[in-house]
Amino acid sequence: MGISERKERQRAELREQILRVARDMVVKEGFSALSMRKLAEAVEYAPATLYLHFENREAIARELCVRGFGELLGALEPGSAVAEPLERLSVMGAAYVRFGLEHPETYRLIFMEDPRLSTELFQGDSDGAGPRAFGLLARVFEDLKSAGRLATEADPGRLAEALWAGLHGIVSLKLTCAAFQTSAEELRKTLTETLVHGLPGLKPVVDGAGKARH
Amino acid sequence: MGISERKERQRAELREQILRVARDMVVKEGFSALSMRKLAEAVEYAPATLYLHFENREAIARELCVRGFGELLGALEPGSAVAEPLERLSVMGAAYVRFGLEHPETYRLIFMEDPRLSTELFQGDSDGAGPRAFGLLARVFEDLKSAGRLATEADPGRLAEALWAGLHGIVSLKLTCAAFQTSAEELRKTLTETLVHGLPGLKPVVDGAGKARH
DNA sequence: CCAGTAAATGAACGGTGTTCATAGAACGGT
DNA sequence: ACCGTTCTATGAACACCGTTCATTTACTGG
Repeated sequence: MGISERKERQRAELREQILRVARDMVVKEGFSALSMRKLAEAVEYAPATLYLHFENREAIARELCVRGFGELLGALEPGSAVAEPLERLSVMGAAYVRFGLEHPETYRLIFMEDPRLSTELFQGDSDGAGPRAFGLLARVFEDLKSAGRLATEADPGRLAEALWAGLHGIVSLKLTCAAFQTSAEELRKTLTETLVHGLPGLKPVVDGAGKARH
Repeated sequence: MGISERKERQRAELREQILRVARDMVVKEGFSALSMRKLAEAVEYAPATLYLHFENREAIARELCVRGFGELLGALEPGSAVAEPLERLSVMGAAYVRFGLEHPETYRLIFMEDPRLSTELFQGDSDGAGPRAFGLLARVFEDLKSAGRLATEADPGRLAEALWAGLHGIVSLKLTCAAFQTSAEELRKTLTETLVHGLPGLKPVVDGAGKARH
């Protein structure tokens, strides 16, 4: 009975084609420019046909979001193989920022459009791309700690969240605010190096110069 | 000739009323729920009347954006009076994060909706709310440096941008992604303390344990 | 060849931002 | 007191949008 198989394959193919074209539109003109009617015309079907394959516009967005995050995870994975944790932190951070800048509309869709989409990605414990990606970052600090190179009271999970927030801040600020001067890569370097080693050459408050408080 | 003055005053009042109602709608239901038609109905005028006071919907958004950023600046200013730079960094950082969480839709409008709006805010040298707010943060590092407490090669502007990015990352991540566990305030503390002092108890790589690379 | 099923669609509903010719009100000058 | 001008306000329209549903079309198994 190869016929129903073929039908199902064709159905899946059309779904895939819709997603492909939708992705192109989002990448080129942003998510807000993704219109069901234009999308339908681009795939040469009537608008109503799209609803045979997706519940609504948001369902398409969700799918694109999930796939985009998969790509982000894929961009992080190579760096996770670096043995030395601090170097790994640097490599993965650079990969994260690069991904965000190279796929601005995808990144926007993942993290800056609909809170529901972003939140869903991080649901589920350890399975799911969200927790996995987060785990890769957290591992950096876990490894440091288990090697006895971090204070025992240090919380790897919290440090990882702070790091992610910092990287996300760099990307999202660069995507929305062209006025900041420092390049994203320089910003990333400054942020991670300072996070690791603290402010360069910092001295505690000198008594007499400025009101001492501590 | 008090008549034309009164007319102008009434005109300004209506403009103000429109903005007030628009702000309410944005705060309650988000920027995307701000509809010109609903707005017109709320102020009891025909939709076309709005266009006598604003060029278009985006102009209203821009005005709300500018005023919102003014409030953010206002939230930062008290902390800028703290004398000790490191304490100032902490106080202002906390104020920034608090503002973002307490005015989520305003913050979204300022930094996460339209890049044009966000970018405009930071135009102009030193005048303009954007550069002024940034200056407040940069001052922290300038003061540290001029007190001889920072390495001479440290770049206050770059450090300030990295700090802003970090704070913005915390806020925007909290606004879009409910899945992260650490509270914003804890995250802010972790980030700033680590930025200042580096990873807690960090030891350089121990030879033999893990492949050393440098 | 026919019945039945799945795919595809045209037309419609209610919504959006925006424009423009028209109507109305209020004012300054005569 | 009247007229002409100027500013305000609007109704109606245009071109879109997401979504739904009854209807038609295409095709397959019996």
